[in-house]
Amino acid sequence: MNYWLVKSEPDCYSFEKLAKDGRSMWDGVRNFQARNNLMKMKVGDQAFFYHSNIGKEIVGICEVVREHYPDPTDESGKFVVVDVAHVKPLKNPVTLQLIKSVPKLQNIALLKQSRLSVMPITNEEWNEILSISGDSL
DNA sequence: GCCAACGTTGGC
DNA sequence: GCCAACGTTGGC
Repeated sequence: MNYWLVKSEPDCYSFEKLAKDGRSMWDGVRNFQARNNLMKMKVGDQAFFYHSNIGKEIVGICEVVREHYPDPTDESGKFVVVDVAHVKPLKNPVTLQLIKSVPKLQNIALLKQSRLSVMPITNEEWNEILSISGDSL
């Protein structure tokens, strides 16, 4: 199983909305690197849900429930979506500011490639963030 | 609202 | 295939 981090502006689609909806199609990705990551996602992979711009924090966990298929909102036919389901909110959201201050998280893609919206997370980073948030493994 | 970072486009 | 111009993202 692999771990990921997906970003959304809460104004556009928030984790609270996902909690309410139960599951959602992750559409609108228009970046090749992000698309390539979407295409690597497998059913059962888990992802942190990060709120960009507003909040700037990891707020919860979601899970891949359907692997990539063509994005119906993309007319060029180049991009894909996956379906994700709500898993649970983090006990305490982990802010960008906090991530920047943690030595073990200095190489996280979120800091290295701030504009990428779908990125892989290592096991170590996943566990570290869970631990910081106060969630048990 | 500004600006840095960076991906994409298009002319050559 | 290079590179300048342009557009977008996202932190501040």
